[in-house]
Amino acid sequence: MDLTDVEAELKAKGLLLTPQRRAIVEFLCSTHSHPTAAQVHEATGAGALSTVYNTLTLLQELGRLHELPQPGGESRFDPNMAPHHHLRCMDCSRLHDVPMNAVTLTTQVDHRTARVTLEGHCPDGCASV
Amino acid sequence: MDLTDVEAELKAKGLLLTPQRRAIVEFLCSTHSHPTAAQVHEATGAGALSTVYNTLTLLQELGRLHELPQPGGESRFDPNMAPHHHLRCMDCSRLHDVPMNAVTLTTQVDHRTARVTLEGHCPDGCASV
DNA sequence: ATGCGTGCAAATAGTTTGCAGCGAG
DNA sequence: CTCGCTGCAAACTATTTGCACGCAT
Repeated sequence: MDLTDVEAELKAKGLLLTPQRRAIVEFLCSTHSHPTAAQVHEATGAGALSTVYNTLTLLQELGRLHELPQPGGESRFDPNMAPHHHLRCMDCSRLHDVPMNAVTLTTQVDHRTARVTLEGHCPDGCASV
Repeated sequence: MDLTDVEAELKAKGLLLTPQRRAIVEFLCSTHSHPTAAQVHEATGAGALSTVYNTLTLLQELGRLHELPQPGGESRFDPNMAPHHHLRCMDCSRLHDVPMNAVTLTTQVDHRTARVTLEGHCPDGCASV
């Protein structure tokens, strides 16, 4: 995710880089976590929550962001577009990136599978239960 | 999931096998799918939706059922308590069982991982898009 | 009579949508 | 002026909770 790229693409499509959108993109550039919409909203102070949703949806359409809908809770958003898997902590619900080569699938199943979510526990033992 | 077992355990705990509970357990015994609460409700006609939720929660407490919360939608319920993974179809959202040995994890990650969800497509090509 | 269970209705959480008004080109 | 964008509020979906009544023991 690169602010200059996003700005250029928006301009090319006749769209605006408003202060709200700028703040959201800058925040996403600056974090390696997988924030929820509410966390983006709080971190940026970017106006209304619905504006945050609008912007996150827009960034997905631009292919700058993946939405990661979470079981039983808020979606999380991942600005890392490189192919990778995720580990979701069953204690604290946070996501961790998992490299592609950490998971091997049998050939009967792998060609139909795009992404994998592991359900387990934080590598660090997860303080925030 | 076995109706006789459930009945015995309920009795032993001073709980009742009401008609609603019986219908829900029988339906779950008879299916290999991973129904949502609404599907259980519709299939059994078992009174109120909240009763279905109550019963499904009870069956989880008895260790007869796994809840499988789904990204962005309704939870699905799995009466198959044998350890296995799942493949979720990104087109139709249905779940398929995946044998444990279809997935291999590196040692850095496997000891913290209980279950795995693959995101891909139905084996049969998935008619119901 | 005791108390579990049902089922209605209301509350809740996360997200989406409709719409009036503002502001940039 | 035109059109995109914001932000409020209302709608919506899935789920949970409170409570009064009913039935089994």
